[in-house]
Amino acid sequence: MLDDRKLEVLRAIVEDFVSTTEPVGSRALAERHGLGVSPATVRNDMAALEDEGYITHPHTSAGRIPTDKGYRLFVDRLSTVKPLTPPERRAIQSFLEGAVDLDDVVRRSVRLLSQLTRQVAVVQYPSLSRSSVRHLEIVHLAPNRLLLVLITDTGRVEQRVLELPTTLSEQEVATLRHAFGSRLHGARLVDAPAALADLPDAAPSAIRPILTSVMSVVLETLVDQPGERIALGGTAHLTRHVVDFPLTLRPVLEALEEQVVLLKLIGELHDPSTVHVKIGEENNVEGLRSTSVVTMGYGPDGSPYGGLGVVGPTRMDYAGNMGSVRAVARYVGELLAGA
Amino acid sequence: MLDDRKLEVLRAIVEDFVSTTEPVGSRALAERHGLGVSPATVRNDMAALEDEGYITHPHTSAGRIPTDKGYRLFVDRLSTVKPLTPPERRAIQSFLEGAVDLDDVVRRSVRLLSQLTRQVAVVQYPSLSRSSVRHLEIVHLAPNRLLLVLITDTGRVEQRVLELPTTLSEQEVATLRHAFGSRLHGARLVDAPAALADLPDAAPSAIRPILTSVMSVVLETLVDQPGERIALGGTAHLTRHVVDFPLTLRPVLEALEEQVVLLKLIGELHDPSTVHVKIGEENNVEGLRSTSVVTMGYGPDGSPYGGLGVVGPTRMDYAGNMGSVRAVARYVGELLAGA
DNA sequence: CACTGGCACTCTGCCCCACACAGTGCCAGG
DNA sequence: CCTGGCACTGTGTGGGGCAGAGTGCCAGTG
Repeated sequence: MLDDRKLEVLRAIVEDFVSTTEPVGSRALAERHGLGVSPATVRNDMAALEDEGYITHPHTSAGRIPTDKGYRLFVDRLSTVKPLTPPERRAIQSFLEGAVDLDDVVRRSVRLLSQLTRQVAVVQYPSLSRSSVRHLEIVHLAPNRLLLVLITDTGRVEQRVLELPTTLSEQEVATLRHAFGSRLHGARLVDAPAALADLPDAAPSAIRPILTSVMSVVLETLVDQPGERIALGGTAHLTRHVVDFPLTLRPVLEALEEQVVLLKLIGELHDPSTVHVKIGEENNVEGLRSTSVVTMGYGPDGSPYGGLGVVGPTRMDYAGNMGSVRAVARYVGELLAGA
Repeated sequence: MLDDRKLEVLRAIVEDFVSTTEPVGSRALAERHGLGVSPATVRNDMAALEDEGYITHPHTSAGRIPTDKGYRLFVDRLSTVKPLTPPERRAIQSFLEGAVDLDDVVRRSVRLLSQLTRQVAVVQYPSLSRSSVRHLEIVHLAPNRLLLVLITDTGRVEQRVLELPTTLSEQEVATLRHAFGSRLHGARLVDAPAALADLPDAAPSAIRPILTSVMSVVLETLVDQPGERIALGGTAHLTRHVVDFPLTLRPVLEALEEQVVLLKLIGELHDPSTVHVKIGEENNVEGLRSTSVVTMGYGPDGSPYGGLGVVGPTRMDYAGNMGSVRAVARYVGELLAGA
């Protein structure tokens, strides 16, 4: 159905369209890429590609542009992720290594990604539930009020104030602090319930009821309120495409302002250790139907800390953006693993 | 020079232009506003206003539009801050009161402001240095590493990990915790150096050197790294004006992404307890020269917690936006004071 | 003296047209 | 199966003409 040359024609169309923003015609295509065939032949191939739904043309006498399906094929079979150049790698590394804390890492990653790709960049903070506990501090703010401060292995510090159903003495809080601390240290938050399971049994029976109730509040706070955070940057890059689609700019900005939407975008990683691409209509997010999203998880292969990626027009440099996203994800992952 | 009627003409021009986006001509103006004079008279007044630099026209046969100077006069002398309607007030109050913590208050304020004004909203987190200490916790992470957790009266929780020049024993940390805690509780962070001044003298001489060096690190961390944060929202509203100035959209978005710029914007409040307006070229921020900024501080009159405001085109509803900004600032201030 | 009606002038926006151009689809021939 | 040729079809652009909005100015009037 689609022989090699037709695929080659599709590749040429995608590449030319991405770089020029203009529908590409048969003559220009036959000339610029050394296909060794005449424009007429290219036209036949184009007609075939159009029948299959990989390309369209805006109107009769215009050149062809890829459809979402065409981009999909291009990404899956016709392009290879473009590795960064050594200077780029060095720049990334030195820029990220200058970060002083997690916030800084995230901020720098966003800036880096948006500058490398010239697209909108999105970086998720390391997910709490998938991180493990480096330190859990319990501060006794008031008789019935505790402050939990959680420090994860990725350097994230999260705090929650929680109201207790009962009042606690300083002594009891100390007991709690020790009991929780010893059991949770090094554990992942998702495993917290299991790690704490034996706690009531092990405790002196006098404080057992209190312990149980506090424990449920703590678990609820730490596990059920995931506290996901997202950083966003480079929205100014969207204005480059104002000329193309001034009307779609608004929904895109609106979607990007919704934390929930962004989480959905980045959270849906089937295999977090490779670069993912969602193209146009493939996006479940209303408002991003005219954009493509390139994402990847960062952190250990099996249980990544979080995800990051870029959002841009479907007409984007997929190979390049995939390369940048992958590189940044790897560096960030290593950086946080080493922290 | 500018008699009452000329001022009235200016007001009419501003109001009409703001609501219609179109240059306003003498006839339409004479009809719509009951000025009781003929278009010709209005034209004379317009000519005078133009001589004075309050209005211009884009080209010979177009109507007039206000200049920055015209808006300035309008804001200063011709308009009164428009109070919100009771339903609006109730909506604000109930929406803000639903907030569970400071982050939530800020997020809600941003959303509220951007929805009320249909502009970009900016809200500064309560400034650390101007807040006072509700609780300061010192956690001993490692022999030479401390975690400071600061809770302010506005509910802001801020943490810093700090590396010490020496190692400390658990006992010494406990001493520190108590010494700092008792002296700083209730004190404003700007007063922290003074509050701690007597500390070295009061301490047992054995730990005095350690104490002094730790103290300097702590002060440096808490006072010199102000940790200002800003929340931003409603950037999608900018797209409404894409038609008017597609070229200026980019610098505006770029400026809004710079924390530093936003802080400058909001920080420059001579008198934080009243609404401020910066119009067009009055903005020191490159990139926001084509916008107006309405800001106000929130919190106690003498020492506000922070500032908030909106950014929009110079052609904005000043009276309404000033009313919204003022109302939200007051509610947020009260809410945080009561927390 | 301030206001008014009238008038000439100017500039924009729009419509219409024509024309060049880019690109296609199809067909007949190699 | 590829190619050159050809007819066809939309778009984009430039020019001309025309209506409309608005101004500036001037002479006249209460």
